[in-house]
Amino acid sequence: MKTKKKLPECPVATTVSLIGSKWKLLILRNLIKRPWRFNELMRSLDGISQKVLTTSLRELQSDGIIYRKDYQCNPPKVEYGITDLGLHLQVLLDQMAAFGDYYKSQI
Amino acid sequence: MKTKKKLPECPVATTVSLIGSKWKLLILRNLIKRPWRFNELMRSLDGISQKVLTTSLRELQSDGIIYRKDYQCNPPKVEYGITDLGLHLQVLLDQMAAFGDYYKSQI
DNA sequence: CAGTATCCCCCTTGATACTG
DNA sequence: CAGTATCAAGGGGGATACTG
Repeated sequence: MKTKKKLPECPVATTVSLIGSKWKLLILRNLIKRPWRFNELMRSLDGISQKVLTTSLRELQSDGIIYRKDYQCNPPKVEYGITDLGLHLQVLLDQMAAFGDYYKSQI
Repeated sequence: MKTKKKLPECPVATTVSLIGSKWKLLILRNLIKRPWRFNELMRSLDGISQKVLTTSLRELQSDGIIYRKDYQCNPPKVEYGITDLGLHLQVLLDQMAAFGDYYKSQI
């Protein structure tokens, strides 16, 4: 999301700044299940551009939420997966999905 | 946040579209505690503009997450509070705060 | 396969002024 | 007090082309 300048330092805002951008939660929902390769992720996220996927992955990686493993082979093979730290987001994702479902059921 | 067009329909994305913009979570954190008046909220959210606060409140209201009660008096008095539906976000907010804290503790 | 490199748009956010 | 009305800026997101 989206946290820029003047947001006060607070735990909630920290979390949003880490995972609040447009595609990150969807990326994480995949990576929490198992490791994925780059193009595999591309195909699974309909509508995402390469640039945005790359940017999102880089940010999540530098924030320590996912890892990137480059097999250094040819043809290239890179694997993305969740870190122990990122695994702590599982409950959060579940709760967000739960609220989304509940919300829709209430219209 | 920030969910615009091509995000697939999924519960997680629904939740983000409802509460993912810059200030909404901070507004909700206040309103979940008790009802607040407009200027009271303004003062509590350092850096927010009137326009953004108004817009955020209107959206949250039309999404059924908060209510707006106009006392129709002079001087004006308006009260904002959480709805039953919005109250379901409590756990989510707590979890987000918890992850934010945990994240900072792990650096 | 797994990316860079550009260019550009639009939407959110913001600053300021004014009002019932 | 509780807003509305404008105008402006910035950057996240997107489209397209190219590469080791």
